[in-house]
Amino acid sequence: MNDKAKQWIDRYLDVYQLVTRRISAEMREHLGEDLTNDQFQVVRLINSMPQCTSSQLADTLAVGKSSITAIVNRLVDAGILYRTRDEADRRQVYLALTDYGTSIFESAQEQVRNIISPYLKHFEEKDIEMFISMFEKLGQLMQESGGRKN
Amino acid sequence: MNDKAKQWIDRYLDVYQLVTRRISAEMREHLGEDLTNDQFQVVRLINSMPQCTSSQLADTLAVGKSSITAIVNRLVDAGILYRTRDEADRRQVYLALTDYGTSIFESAQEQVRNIISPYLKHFEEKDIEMFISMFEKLGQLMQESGGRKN
DNA sequence: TGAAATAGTTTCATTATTGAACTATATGGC
DNA sequence: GCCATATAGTTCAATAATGAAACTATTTCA
Repeated sequence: MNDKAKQWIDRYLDVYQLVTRRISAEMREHLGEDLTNDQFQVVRLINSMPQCTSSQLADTLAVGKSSITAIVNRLVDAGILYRTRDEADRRQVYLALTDYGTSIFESAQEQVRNIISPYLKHFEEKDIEMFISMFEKLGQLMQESGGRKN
Repeated sequence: MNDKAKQWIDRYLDVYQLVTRRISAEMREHLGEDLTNDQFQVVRLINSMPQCTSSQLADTLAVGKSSITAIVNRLVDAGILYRTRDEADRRQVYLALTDYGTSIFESAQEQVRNIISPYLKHFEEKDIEMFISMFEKLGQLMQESGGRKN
């Protein structure tokens, strides 16, 4: 590995850590009692995936299935999610938002948008587009090479 | 907030989550028994900050000081860090790496570079430079507006 | 000198995570 | 049709990260 690559990686680690931590902190502060950070991510995914299963979540979030069971249990207890079993293949359990969960999620989503949007003003539209596109390409590469047995 | 902003934020959240989770998963897998993800971040910071204190760490990582005490305790128990008290102002405790800690950190750092570097090959140098610069600008904006009382 | 500020720790509760063992269900080869 | 294997999900025990509030020790300053 050349020095330039090392420097890029070091700079990336620095800023990735800083940005991730700050966003997490702001979300912790503004999401309040309703949802933790991780719970928001999970609820957001379930909201966007029809017929979402635990295995899909575990795969998407790159964690073990037992971790998903734990998170989902807490969200079911809180009245935010419910499980339904597939009658054709009774091994499959689908996850979905309750009405209450939907309202919690939508207000959390609003909060998160309010946290992030002020930063957009400091950038040119074309730069934002380029930044996100590159980030998405990175994400895609990671998704392709990714995978977790469990 | 306009629709374009909402879409950017949604795309950012998607890819931010994906990339963060994948990197975490890979680090978990390759850092092995030696260091957790968060521990690597903490050790990396201490390595780069002379006379590092708990308060500085808490501020940089945007968490409470009790969280730092817990992490540092585990790392001291593992023989990776040691504390020294400032004789001039005995409230201050400086954190530093032991020799063992340094060797653990350097090999972890090597692992992390190996995890990330393959992805660099898929991008143009000038694009990488631009991407990191924008990310750094975002980080800087967040740092300025940031802050946590505790 | 005494009150307020600062640095850090302790304690307790909660959440996220792993890994291994487990249950229930489905599938496919013979 | 039946058994071995695969798949989906859960349970359980252990560990780590975190916040909040109460606490100790030290310093500063009016």
